[in-house]
Amino acid sequence: MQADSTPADRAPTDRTPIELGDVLHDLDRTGHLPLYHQIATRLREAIADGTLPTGSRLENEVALAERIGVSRPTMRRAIQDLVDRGLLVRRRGVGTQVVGARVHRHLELSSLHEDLTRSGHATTTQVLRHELVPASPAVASQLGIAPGAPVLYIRRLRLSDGVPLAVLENHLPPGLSDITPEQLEEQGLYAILRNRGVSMRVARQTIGARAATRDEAPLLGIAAGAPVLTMTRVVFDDSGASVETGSHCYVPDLYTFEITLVER
Amino acid sequence: MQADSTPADRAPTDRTPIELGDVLHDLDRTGHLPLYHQIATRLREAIADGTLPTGSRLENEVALAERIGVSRPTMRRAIQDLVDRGLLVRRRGVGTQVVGARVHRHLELSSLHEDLTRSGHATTTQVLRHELVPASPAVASQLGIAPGAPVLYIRRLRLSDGVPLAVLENHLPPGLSDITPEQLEEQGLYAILRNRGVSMRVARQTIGARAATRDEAPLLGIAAGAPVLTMTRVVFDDSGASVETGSHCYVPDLYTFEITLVER
DNA sequence: CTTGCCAATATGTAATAACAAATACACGGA
DNA sequence: TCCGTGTATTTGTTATTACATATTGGCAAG
Repeated sequence: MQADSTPADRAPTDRTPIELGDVLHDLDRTGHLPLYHQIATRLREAIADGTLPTGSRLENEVALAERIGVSRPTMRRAIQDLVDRGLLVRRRGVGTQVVGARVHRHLELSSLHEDLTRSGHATTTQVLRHELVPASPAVASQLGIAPGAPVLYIRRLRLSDGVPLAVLENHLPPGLSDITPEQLEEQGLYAILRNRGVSMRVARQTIGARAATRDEAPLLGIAAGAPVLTMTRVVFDDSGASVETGSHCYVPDLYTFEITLVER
Repeated sequence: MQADSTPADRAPTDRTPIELGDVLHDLDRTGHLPLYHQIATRLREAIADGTLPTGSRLENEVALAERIGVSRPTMRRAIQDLVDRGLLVRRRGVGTQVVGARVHRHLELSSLHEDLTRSGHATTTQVLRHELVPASPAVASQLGIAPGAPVLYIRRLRLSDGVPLAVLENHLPPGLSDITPEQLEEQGLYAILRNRGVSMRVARQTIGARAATRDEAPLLGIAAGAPVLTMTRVVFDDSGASVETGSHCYVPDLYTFEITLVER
C-alpha cells in the first residue's frame, strides 16, 4: 500500500469556469451600497445555493470585471472578501476555486448554536442580577477606567425554547450604566448598545473550559463540576474605548464556537 | 449618580499624531517583499514596542504615504492589515487610532507545537497510536474521500515541560499516510506537512468542551469526567482538497483560544 | 521518449487620479 | 450664550494603467 506522493488524488475540479453573467447582473449604481460589497454578496449567495458548486472555477478576474462593467480592483476586492471568509481559494497563474459548501454545511449542522439562532428557536432571557458595583482591578483594566469606579454588573440566564443555554455576566462602563433590566429581558445587550448609537468594532475573545460552579450548575440544569465552555470578551468601539466586557459560560452540549481561519 | 450619555468619558486620546518618519524609513524596494507588507510589519512592531501607544493617532494616510514615498493604495493596504488584526481603528473624517498595545496571540494557522516552542517551552510528543484504518463515514466526508479508504490514524500526547497538555487525534488522507512515528515525535505534524510541500490555506475549526473520558484522563493527569477543551479541525490546501482532520482535547487550565473579531 | 525551455494565462503589487461621505471645528447669527 | 451652518479634514469608493511573478502546458531539441 504505497501511497503516491501527490496530496490530492480526488476532485477532478472541472477546468471550465462557471458563467456568472446572470448572477452579477443589475448592480445598484446609486452608490448607496459599495459595488464590491454587492458583488461579494451575490457571489456568497451563488456559493450557498449551489450555482457555484464546490471545486468549480471562477472566470478570471479581468474578464469578470469587464463582463459586469467594474474595474479590476473592485472585482478583486469582492473576491478577496470571499477568500478571507474561506469560501474561495486563489492561486497565482491558476485561478480561483470554490473551496467548500459541503463541509461547511456539515459542520454547521453539528453546532446547535447556528441552528438555534437561525432556525427560529425562541430564546428568552432572565436577568438574575443588575446592579452598580465598584470596578475590580481586572474589570477596570479591561474597561480602561479607574479601579473602584461604578460599573453596571449584569448577570443573565439565556434559554432556548425554555432550555438553559448559558449564564452571561457583563460589566458596562459608567456611560452605559443606565440600561434597565426590562430592556435586557426583551432586547439583548448588543441590540441595546447599537440602538444607543454605540458602534462596536473590535472584540477580543478568549475561549476556554472549566467546571461549573455550585452556583451555575442549577441554573444550567447540569451537575456541579460538569464541564462548561467559557468565553470572555472585551469589545471596543470606534474610538478605541472599551464598551463592554463579558464573561460567559455555556452548556457544552448545546453550544460550540465555529471559526474559519485563512492563511494569507 | 447620573451617568452622562456619552459612552466614552475616559481616554483623552492625544490629538497630535505620532511621528512615523523614523519607523517607516528605508524600505526594501527590490521587490523581494511587498511594500505594504513591510510597512504593516513596521507598524505592528511600533505598536508592540510602545512607539505607538494605545490611543495615539496616526498621521493621515495621504501624508504618511507621501512622507515615505509610496502611493496611497499601498499605504491604505498596510493600515488595513492592522485594522483587520484589531490593532487599529479608523473613522472617516477623524483618523486612525491605536486600539491596543497588549500583545495578543492571533489565532492563526499554526499548530500547538509551534505555538509552544515559540514561547520558549520545551514541548515533547509521545505517539500513542499510528496505524492505517478504514475511513469512517464521518472522516471520509471531512477528507473528501470514499468511506472505507485507508487513512492514517494518529494519536499523540503533547507535553509542555513534561506536563501533559493535550491528546491529539488526526486522520490523514492516503497521499500522506507514509508519515512515520519517528518524524512525528520530533517535528510536529504541521512542520512535516509543510516540508512535504503541502500548502495549508483554510482551516475550519469547532471549539467546544466535554468531560474527559476514562481513556484520556490518566494521560492528561486529570480525573475522569473533569472538563477538557476540545477543538476539531479540517484543513484544506490551496487546491481545495482537505489535507488533515484533527480532533484534539486540551487541559483547560493550560490552554485557551484567543480570537480577535473585527466588524468591517 | 524524455527533458528543458518558452509562451500563454492568471493573480499579485503598485502608482495615479478623482470624487463621495462622514466628522469636527470654527464662525456667525439669533 | 446657544445653536446651526459651512468648511476643512480624513477616510471610503472606484477607475485606469503598468509591470511582476507563479503556474501550466505545449513544443522543440537531445
